[in-house]
Amino acid sequence: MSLRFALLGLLDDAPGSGYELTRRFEHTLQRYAWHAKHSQIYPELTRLADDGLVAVVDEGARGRRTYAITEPGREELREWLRNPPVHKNVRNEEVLRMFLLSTLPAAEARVLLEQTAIEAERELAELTEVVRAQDARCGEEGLWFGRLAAEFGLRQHTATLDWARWALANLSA
Amino acid sequence: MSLRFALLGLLDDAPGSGYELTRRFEHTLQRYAWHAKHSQIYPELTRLADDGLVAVVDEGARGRRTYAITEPGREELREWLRNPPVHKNVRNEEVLRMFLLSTLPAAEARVLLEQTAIEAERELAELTEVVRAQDARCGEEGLWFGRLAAEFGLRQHTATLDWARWALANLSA
DNA sequence: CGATGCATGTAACGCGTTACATGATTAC
DNA sequence: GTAATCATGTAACGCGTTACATGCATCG
Repeated sequence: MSLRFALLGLLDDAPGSGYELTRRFEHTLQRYAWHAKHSQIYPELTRLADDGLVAVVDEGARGRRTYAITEPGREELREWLRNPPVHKNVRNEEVLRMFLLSTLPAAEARVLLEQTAIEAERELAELTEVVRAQDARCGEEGLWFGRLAAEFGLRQHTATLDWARWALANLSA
Repeated sequence: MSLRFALLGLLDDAPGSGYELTRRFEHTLQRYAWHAKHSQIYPELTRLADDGLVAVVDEGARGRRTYAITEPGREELREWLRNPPVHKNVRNEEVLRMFLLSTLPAAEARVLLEQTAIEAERELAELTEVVRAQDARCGEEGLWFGRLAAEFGLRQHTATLDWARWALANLSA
């Protein structure tokens, strides 16, 4: 069900076609929150339109249909946000791998931890750039929530990096 | 495919039946890494046995079958760990919700952020207890990797808590 | 006029959830 | 004896991925 709300969220920001929403997914939600391919997005947009939560507001070249969120769609999205689920279903292969490091000899586990640290550093460097660019344009409307997401990523990666370093420091002992 | 490796990982720690593995899932991997229900676990164990990666080592009351990992199973698990995927597929409803907070009026977003902070605090308190207990039994074999996982959770929750507080502090401004 | 990118769709298959279904053992 | 827990299974459905399939528009 989350895909619907991811799409409604993107459309709440601005109208877009299936093709464009697929790109926006890649550039915004993909990294930390959610991912979906066009083969899933197109049918879901059709269903959302059938349910009246989005509407086609423009048709352009090459059969392009631009969708916009409707008022019922906005209300549906808000309702979803107001009622978080009690049980959180986590499924993160990255973390699973970390948990199963135990099954490797220490030397190999160490290599993987080092890779984890390096990747976290790289992501941190990228995100720091993003935040710097955002802060430079400080004050613009609608920017705040992109900043919120970036800050979240920043802190998650920092935590992972620190953890990997801590693990490496304690592994040899 | 990850379910296979989650099961192999649990069995690498100790043999167990489908029922028992379901419980172990709940108590170990569920929170941060992976979750699965018995209806998925039983058929997967059958398949793993068919592939020779696990074997039935005991049959007890009520049709209970205890499985153990085999040497080919161990090798398969190690190979999986040694070859992390290039593209990481994230799907985290929690984070998606945070990203879409923008669609709510500030006052409501604030309430949700406060709830996020409270939950992170609660989880932190729980985990801190776990770690304290672990450290008390320091030196035991096999404990280190449980400690590794707990430390990871500790740092993730701390990051989330700090982020929520940062967001609240900056939201009103 | 050919390559690239825009734009949409669907069919088959696999993974995951919910619900249904059954029965043995243990503790009170 | 009856309630709780142990213990296993399967069928139907929904979500997600891969692969197949098509054609228009733009740029050079």
